[in-house]
Amino acid sequence: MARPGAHAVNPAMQPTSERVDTRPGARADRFAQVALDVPIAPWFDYRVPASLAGVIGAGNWVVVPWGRQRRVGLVIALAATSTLSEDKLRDVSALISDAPASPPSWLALARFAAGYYHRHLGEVLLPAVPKLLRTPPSPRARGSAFERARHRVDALIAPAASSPPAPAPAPAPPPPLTSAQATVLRELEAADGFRVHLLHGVTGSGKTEVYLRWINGLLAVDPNAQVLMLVPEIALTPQLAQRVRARFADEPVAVLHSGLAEGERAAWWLAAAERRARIVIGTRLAVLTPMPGLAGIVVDEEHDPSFKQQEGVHYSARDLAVMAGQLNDVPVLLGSATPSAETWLAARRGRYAMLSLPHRASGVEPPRLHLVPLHQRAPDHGLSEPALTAARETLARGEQVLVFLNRRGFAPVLACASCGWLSRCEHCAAYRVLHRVDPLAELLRRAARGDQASTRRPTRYRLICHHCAAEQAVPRACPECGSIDLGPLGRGTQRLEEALVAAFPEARVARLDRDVARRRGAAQQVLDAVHAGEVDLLVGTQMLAKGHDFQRLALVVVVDADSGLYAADFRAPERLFATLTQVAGRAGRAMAGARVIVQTRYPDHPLFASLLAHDFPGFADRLLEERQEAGLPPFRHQALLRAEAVSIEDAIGFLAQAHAVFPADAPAQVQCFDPVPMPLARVAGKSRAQLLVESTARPALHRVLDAWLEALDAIPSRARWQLEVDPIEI
DNA sequence: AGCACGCCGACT
DNA sequence: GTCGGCGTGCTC
Repeated sequence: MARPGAHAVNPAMQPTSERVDTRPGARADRFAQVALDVPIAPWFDYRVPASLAGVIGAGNWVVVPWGRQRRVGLVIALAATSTLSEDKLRDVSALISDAPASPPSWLALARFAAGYYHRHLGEVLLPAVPKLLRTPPSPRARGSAFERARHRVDALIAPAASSPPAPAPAPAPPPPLTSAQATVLRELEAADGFRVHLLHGVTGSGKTEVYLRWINGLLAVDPNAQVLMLVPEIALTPQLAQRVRARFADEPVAVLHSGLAEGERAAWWLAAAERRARIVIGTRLAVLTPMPGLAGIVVDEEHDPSFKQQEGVHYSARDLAVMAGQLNDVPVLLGSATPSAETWLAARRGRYAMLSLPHRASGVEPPRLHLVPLHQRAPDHGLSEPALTAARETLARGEQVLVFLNRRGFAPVLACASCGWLSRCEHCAAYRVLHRVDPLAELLRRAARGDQASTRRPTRYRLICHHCAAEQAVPRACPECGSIDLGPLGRGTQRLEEALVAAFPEARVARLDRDVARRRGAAQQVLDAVHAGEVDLLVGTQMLAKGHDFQRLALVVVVDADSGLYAADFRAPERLFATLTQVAGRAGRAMAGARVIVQTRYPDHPLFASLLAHDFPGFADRLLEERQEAGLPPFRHQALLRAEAVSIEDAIGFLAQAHAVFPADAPAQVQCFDPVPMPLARVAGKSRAQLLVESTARPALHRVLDAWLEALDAIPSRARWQLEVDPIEI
């Protein structure tokens, strides 16, 4: 979002409150324009019944009839006229009078998002409201949902009211700031009003401490102030919330993410909307929380792709956070060790203030990085000779080793050695992944299916599709040629774990990936064991790369760094650099002499030179040069029209028609490309294709998209389709 | 998007 | 004889 607000807002998004009825006696509030979470129109007109005349207004929550059901919507404007004939109009059922007021800047943000992502306002607004609060009250419900949520807030923020006051642990005094942190904080505090700061700080440089000090200042200056902190993942909220609560003992800290129970989510949402919580920590959905006192926003790990919503309206919470800062005229702090290309460019051009923390706060030297060239054959455990030696030395010293492999399962594919058959998924353009199955889990699964007749030993392996979740038993013989010479190809974390147990019989080995974490509390169990020193060798995926502070971890081995080097997606190197930096940052947080070994078949790739030199600026500047030469984001802006249908012909066919109706008067800077199958062309039985639109200027792009969308709506097709602005994967 | 109505296959 | 598959149509 290069220049938020600079593009033309979809005219259809503007309510028509200014339309004046010239008939004598027409009331200006005869009709209410109500936004609903329905993709067919920006709003729906309802008659305002006499009982609500003069009471109802823009920003109010209402219950309206919808077909044969009732729905909750938001009044976006009142009007004297409606374009609809009288017989189609129905009355507003009720005003939800105890809902919190809608802050104007919140409505403005939603309106901006609706225009920017070319969706209807209700589709942006309503999904951001907890389900409990947007469910029409049942006729015989006692009290309203808001009332119940309000009671829940009381209980959450005053838990000690009934029990004897626990002796409050004296809040730990904040650690002293390093001089670099102090400098950054001074600059931050000099900002007044809207300003975006990039805090580029190496892992372990104490970015969180800067956030906390800054927030402390914002809250101290104004008793009504609220701050929003966004983190990329649900898993990162508990530790941050704990740290924030320890620092701000008197402040209720609201937590908002999709993993919360509905009641709790509704309560924290309301606490934020009613200013009872002044600190709100959340994942991307939290950016659309009404906060009437918003005084500052922190986006931690701003480069993280998780900030991009991937269903419903595909918004970027980081970009919306910047826009929220502008609309509220408050500062925004984007923190990262490896900022996104978009943010880095803005900082390089001076549009964002660049703040940096180039050294670890502890003063401990960052871990030394080593590249190990990989050759064709590798043992099952995937570790090269130098990595094995380093692991042995580390374990002998009683220190911990992390082995990182971003691929779960036992092996990415099962193959027939005699005919070359591969375990393809019948519903997707992908291979089914060989997984080791926990025998107990398998028994339970069978029991749940009522499959008691089976007396066979539980299967030890299954083939699972990572895209559609389809599962099957491992065939005894090749389905093609009947050969029994079937074997795993490649390796995932399960195979790695097994092989490492064999290679290091004395070491206590643990694994952490999404399969392990599926069991409630299991991830925390593993992490606790690591912290308690009960694990020597930890194997895992991405999950291990973020945020964890392993005190005794002295060696990180990246088994295979190559996937991002020559991938089709132009963002792959950027993501690889971020992941490697993050996982490397887990090593030696509390000790000197830590090492990181990165195994690669392409040791001469320039990405590694920057990585080894801990030179993110060098990497990012070169990345920007390449993007500029290639005409890619952030120098050009993209939108992607995606279509999905049972047959690829239908999907491509729709896009071909879309291409044909692309506005003929589009300026030359806006280019429409030909439809192509998506990189993963088939998922769950649906074929997918896409069509790229690119522009050097955002306003022109958005104008063209608005005109184009009207034409798209008129195309008859069996394909489902969707426009995505600023796609992060093409 | 939901959620209805509406006509054709395998089961209590 | 029903339950249920998802194909069209509608919602101010």
